[in-house]
Amino acid sequence: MPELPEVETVRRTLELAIQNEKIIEVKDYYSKIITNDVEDFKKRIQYQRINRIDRMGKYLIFILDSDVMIIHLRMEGKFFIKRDEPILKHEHIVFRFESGRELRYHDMRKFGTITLLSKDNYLETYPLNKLAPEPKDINLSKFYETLQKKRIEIKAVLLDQHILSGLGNIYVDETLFLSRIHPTRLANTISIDEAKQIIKSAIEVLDKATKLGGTTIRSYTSSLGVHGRFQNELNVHMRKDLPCPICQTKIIKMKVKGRGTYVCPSCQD
DNA sequence: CCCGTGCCCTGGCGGC
DNA sequence: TGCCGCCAGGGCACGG
Repeated sequence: MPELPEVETVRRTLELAIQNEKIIEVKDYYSKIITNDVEDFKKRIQYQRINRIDRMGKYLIFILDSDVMIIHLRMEGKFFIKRDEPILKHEHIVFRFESGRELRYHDMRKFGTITLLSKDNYLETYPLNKLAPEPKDINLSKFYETLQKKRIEIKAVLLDQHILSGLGNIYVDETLFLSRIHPTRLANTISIDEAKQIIKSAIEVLDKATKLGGTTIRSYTSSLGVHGRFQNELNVHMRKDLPCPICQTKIIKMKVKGRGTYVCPSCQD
């Protein structure tokens, strides 16, 4: 479940590894990952160089010569760099470079997406045109106004990438814990001070997790040999029945908007 | 527009 | 041991 810190870690690692590589061929073993017409995708991307890799929220953005390639890893997407090795079961898209090296997109659940868009207008084109700012960039009063209009649980709002980007299930739980707010509180009951606290906590948790290379748990193990260390810093997520680091009350697990959600029933109310 | 539900997908796990 | 059914979940299509 790569969220902002994991995607940023992948971005940095990939940029170091493949900046300036020229794509000479793409092979698809499960083409539904690519949202463009596949033959058009292959033809357009051929001979373009990877000049830079950006990130917005949970999206990776490969800046090529005339196009950009926008990638969402969803639950399990990851990259490996190889050459001359047999294709593994979950390697779906292979980018072969002029150097002979290959970038392989691996995704056990096949949930990820790869989209090629023109460099000219990709920020004004779906999906990035719908994407909200990250916590570090969001305007607090606009964010608060949005909360006031929402009659749904605060956790559901924080997971909505059109309202705030970068947070997923892990970091929403951690953000709400630091903010001492229960995930089922209705968004329109959040005060301006609480909204400010949410943004502050989100920035804090994302920064710290990014510094530690993200969180490595279960399904999302590693990409390019990168192992995050933030799992050791989690306060509530994946800590059912363990003591709250603040008050020692047992962490409980519940469902919110269909997502596994971890809460300290004493600190968060 | 707002919100809830189901879908995509497959490895892992509990139950028998 | 083996099989069945269910669960995990980000984001979108769809429907009320």
